[in-house]
Amino acid sequence: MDYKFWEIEPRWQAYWEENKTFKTPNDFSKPKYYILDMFPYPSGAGLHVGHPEGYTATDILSRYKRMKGFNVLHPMGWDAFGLPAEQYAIQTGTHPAVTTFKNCDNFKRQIKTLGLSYDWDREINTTDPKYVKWTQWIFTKLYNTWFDYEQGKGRPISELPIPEEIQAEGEAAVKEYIGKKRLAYYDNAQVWWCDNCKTVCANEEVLTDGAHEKCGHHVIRKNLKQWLLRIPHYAQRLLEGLDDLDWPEGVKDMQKNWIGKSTGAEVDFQVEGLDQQLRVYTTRPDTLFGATYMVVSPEHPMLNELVVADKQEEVQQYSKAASLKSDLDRTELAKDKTGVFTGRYAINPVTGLPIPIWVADYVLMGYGTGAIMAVPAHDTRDFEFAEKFEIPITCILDPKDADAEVREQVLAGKACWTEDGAYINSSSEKTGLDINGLNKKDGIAKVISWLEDRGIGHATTNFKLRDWLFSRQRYWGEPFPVIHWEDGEISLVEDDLPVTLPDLQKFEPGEGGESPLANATDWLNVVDENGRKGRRETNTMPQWAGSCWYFLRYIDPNNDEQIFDPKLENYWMPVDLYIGGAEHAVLHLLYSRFWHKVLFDLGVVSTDEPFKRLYNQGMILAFAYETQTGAKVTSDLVEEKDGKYFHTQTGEELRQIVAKMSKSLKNVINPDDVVEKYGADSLRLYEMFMGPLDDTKPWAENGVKGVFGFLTRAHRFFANTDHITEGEEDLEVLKLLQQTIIKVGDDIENLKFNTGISALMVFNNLAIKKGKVTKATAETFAKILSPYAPHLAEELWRLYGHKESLAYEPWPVADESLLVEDTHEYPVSFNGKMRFKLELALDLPAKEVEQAVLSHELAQKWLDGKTPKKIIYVPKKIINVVL
RNA sequence: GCCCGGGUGGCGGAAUUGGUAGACGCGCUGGAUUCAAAAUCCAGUUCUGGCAACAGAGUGCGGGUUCGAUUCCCGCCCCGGGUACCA
Repeated sequence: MDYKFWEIEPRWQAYWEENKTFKTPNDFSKPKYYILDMFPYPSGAGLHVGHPEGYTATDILSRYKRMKGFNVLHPMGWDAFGLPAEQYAIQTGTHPAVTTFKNCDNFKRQIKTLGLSYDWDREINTTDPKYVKWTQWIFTKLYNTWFDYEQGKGRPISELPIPEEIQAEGEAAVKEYIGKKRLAYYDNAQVWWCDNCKTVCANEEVLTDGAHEKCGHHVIRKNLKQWLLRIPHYAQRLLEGLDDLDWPEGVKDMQKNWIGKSTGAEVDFQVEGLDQQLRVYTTRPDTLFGATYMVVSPEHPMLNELVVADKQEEVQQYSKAASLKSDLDRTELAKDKTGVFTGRYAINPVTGLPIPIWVADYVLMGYGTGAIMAVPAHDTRDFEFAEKFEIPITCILDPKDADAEVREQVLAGKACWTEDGAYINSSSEKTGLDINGLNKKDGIAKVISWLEDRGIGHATTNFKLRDWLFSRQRYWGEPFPVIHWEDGEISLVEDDLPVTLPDLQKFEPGEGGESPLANATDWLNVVDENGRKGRRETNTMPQWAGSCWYFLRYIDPNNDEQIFDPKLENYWMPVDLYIGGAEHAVLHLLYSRFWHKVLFDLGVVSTDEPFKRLYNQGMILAFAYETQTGAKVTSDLVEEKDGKYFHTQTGEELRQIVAKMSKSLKNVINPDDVVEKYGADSLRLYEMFMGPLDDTKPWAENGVKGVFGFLTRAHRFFANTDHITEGEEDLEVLKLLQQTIIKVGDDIENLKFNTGISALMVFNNLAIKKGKVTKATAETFAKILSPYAPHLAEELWRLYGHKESLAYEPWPVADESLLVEDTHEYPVSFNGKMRFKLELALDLPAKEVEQAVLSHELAQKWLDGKTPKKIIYVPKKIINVVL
């Protein structure tokens, strides 16, 4: 009897589809479980083997949870806006919608051949106008929300209190004031522009060396009017929210670093000869005594005033040069610090002494106050700068616990010390402050309170997180529901959503950095009832927009009246498990959390955080081959002999390496081919058997053969009714079956699929060895196999006479009483080295255990006539004789 | 530089979190079947020595704690990911 997966699998896939086996009812009587995959961008290349890894994992858990009695929401959809379809349109004239439709269709076909239990009635597509409508609706909410720092939450803009002095200035001032509070705003921003492609590109499309990933040309900065979102207002909430999430620590750390909270103080320095203060931000106010100079960023608003007459030209030149450098170039040159003295001095508030003010591009305008106090003895950057420009370096923190040589260097100002120590040179009779002898923590506290008492500084917090650039000069994205009127007013389209994309013939962006939408004149120009002329926003939203909230739409995907029914949202949210690639650790997951928190504050959603548990699947790599000199050889030119690899043409022996799948190495694995050759169940099983879900691991065809062999043997045994008997089950089989039920279930809950499969294999091996099992055993095996290999399991279930799918059969409960043992086979060690095994009754008193061990015939050899010093006896674990 | 992961047979990986290191699978070796091969089945397979029983070594390296360490602690080396003048 052959394992005809090519007949079995399509048959069951058709059955599930016809019977809507996996349609998810909104049945509130059952406990819910929401299992989400990161939905794919449907590229023209189709599925690669990385996709089914996460999808199979969630599918196994979904099937398992259904059998455990949960109402499982397990949907799939398409993140279908994006650049490739638009680039393709520019090249071929094919409308992105056409390409997108085709690609989604192909993805869906491929996914369906894997036997994944999605509820396809909930399928969504971010490009669907019915979906875009609600993406735009959320944008209008962002625009009409401000963040109330007192309450720590977002509130409707209508509730924003307007200070009297603003009101007094008139309507324009009020509008401006409100505009500065909105979570979405329109302003000048710098973007990356590729002059070769005539298009802007997203940050993530710019490689670290400043090249555009598509064409390799260097991108430049361009200043364009842009939409931005004030995500930093939620920085503290986004940071705190991480604490309660069951997420990989690495992802939480990355988000924490990205948010970048730091605490310190702002300090005002009196500028000599001007009636002005220069405000700096520092995390180390305790090192004020060591501040021997100051630096302002080249973009600092006070710079012009600060520069003395005969330094004007030099400084101007420097600032101009700095502004031409991109951030990237600035970091590139990080090793070599540059800067110019402004000729101006400020008074160090704790010493009362003047210190020079420099301008240097290692200080960024976008962080803190754009100005710093420089403490070269205790900050590596300041140290480098001071050494280069021969500025005094005053050590004020004695590294008393450091080794003598280092300490001497630091004290002499010849090395930089950033760790803790005891203050020296940190008192001033003139100002009355003295922190000598204190440690870092106490020093910071004392200086801050001293500054606060005098009104020249205060404790404060800073975040690295910046405003989110939320627009792209693109066609294939969500249009903004926004009209710019000729009088400068901006208004939202709120009543007539969605604003749909106009049909275009040409998709090239405009010369001046405008979106292709600027060419759609009919669509573009609008006139209001008073004859006022306006222009629609021509930017579109970035791809993140649709993916920020898609998990909410699955809950009620066809609702045209509301974004979703709140009753349903309340039942289904939050997402219980979210699986996807680690590449989204920061951006997608942070953006999503941000939107979700805004929606939560506005009462739209019922949970503060969207994703309770997150798990990242690892990347799947492939073997590749290279010659002894390191030249890569494409996989079609490699043959294997006796575990070694040779070039088919030159005969040269090759080295096997692990690399990313790539067209150039010809080592890309197409899931379609695997399904055709071994079947979907084998593909699923192998993807899970390769190793831990979150590991990076190489694809090996022999591994697929291995799991295929397992399914073939399982089929040969369990699908042959000659092997299925009536009556009592063999005790060994029965015991192992109970253990397997427990192991497989636990491993699914813990996402340890590789060892779960191993347990199924072990059981299969025993059953085959025994030659027969009872029908009850065979049915149980089919059930616990079913999350992994659902097609084969359904086939067996049907064979055993059942008419219905086993998808909702209760998960077997192990009879643990069968596993209770009254003896245990102890490994007996001498000095920690296992020497022999000894079966003993569990209730044997310790004394008798020792007796039994020492009187064992093999014990004499290891005792070697000595008397044991001690005998360690750990019941049910081990016996160790210490000599 | 900084922050996270991770180093276990020829290979992918197990090991109940301090208790028999190498489950399961691949590969390899031998055997059965076959005219032969593929497929399948059976046996073996960490390394070293030995026909064998068995003995010794062994989880990146060097120390330490412990009756006992892949697991805990200290100091290194290597690999992968993230981040980068954030004051």
